[in-house]
Amino acid sequence: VTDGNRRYWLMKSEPETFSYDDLENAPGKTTHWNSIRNFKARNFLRDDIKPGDGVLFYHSNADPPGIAGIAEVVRGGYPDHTAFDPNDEYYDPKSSKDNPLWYMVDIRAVRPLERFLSLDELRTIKGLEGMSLLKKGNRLSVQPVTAEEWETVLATAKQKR
DNA sequence: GCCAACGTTGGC
DNA sequence: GCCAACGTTGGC
Repeated sequence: VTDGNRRYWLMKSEPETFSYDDLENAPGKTTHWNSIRNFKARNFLRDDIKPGDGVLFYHSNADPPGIAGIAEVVRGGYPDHTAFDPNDEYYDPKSSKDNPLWYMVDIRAVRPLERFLSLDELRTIKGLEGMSLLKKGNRLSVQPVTAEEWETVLATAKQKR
């Protein structure tokens, strides 16, 4: 998908819970991006993330943290059903099928980066100075990435360190 | 395991 | 609607 409206995102996952390899090995290389319980992230999921958008798959709480691979959005925002299930860890009684509070998207693995880009290295890359991931105190698990940042990340992964 | 950052909750 | 308390994130 190469239409001009394509957007780019960075999504964080703890690899112990769900790594980029897990996405590659999932049925159809696809998974729900579920259980996000933060309003800013929710708004991105519900309103802005569309099929065809590019995703940088980031390993957080990892050793080392960094970007492992590329994924693609295959389904835009729809209600997060884990919020409806009283037995689910992320159950939220404020969310109902009639009036869903939380949303999720589906993403599919595209390919691993040629090489893993650690957070340490990302901080040194020219052109990524403004990346929200690198800003102090940033905790958003879904963040927009500019087209320039996307291209820079992909190009850097192709270069030897 | 620590703790800074910051989002959310709830009393007032 | 303020803001203190609390909980979570996530790098280190």
